[in-house]
Amino acid sequence: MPVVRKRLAGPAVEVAPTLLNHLLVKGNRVGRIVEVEAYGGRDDPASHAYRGETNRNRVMFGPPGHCYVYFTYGMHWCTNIVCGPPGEAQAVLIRALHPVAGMAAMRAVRPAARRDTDLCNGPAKLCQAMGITGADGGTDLLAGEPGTLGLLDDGMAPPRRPGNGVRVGISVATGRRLRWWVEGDPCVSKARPVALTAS
DNA sequence: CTTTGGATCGTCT
DNA sequence: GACGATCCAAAGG
Repeated sequence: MPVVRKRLAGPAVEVAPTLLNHLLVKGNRVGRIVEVEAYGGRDDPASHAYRGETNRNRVMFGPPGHCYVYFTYGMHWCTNIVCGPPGEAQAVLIRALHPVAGMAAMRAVRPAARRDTDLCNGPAKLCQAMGITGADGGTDLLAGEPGTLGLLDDGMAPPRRPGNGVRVGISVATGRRLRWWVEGDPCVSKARPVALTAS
């Protein structure tokens, strides 16, 4: 079933954990969201939107339900789901999926993955596995267009008590516990320890 | 198993 | 000119 847009109307810190166990779909490839991070706008030094709107982050400032896809480290794509009111640039980074369907197609584009649990256990890995690139940036995930990237709710509720901890891979605002995951799922990414600085 | 360093380029300072 | 909301292969225990 489609996701009601109203459910994405709140700030990322509230929406993020509720997206756990939802499905990300593109063509025949399907993955269940098992790890997310919340990024705020002007109040979050770690957010791409912290210094205001630019060509790169423009989608973040747009309506909820669309996806913000960015390119980083000269080679990787990562996907966010925009939420909150337009103009606030709230977004939820999808950090890991548990593959549900289309694993053969995922494997074909991810030869480095030794096991199925390695196909989507990282924000750039899942983009590669799902075939998400800049061309998918700005897509309305709730439009239900066949073949395009979409967000679905198959009825599995988010965990009542998800894992929670600090965000991964950032160098500022490292003390905020804005990462949530499905406790015990083998596809949750392995976070490398990061030195704590300011909050 | 864990740790380390290199890859690689768009974006913003 | 510096630095990433990262990943992987290689080396070491």
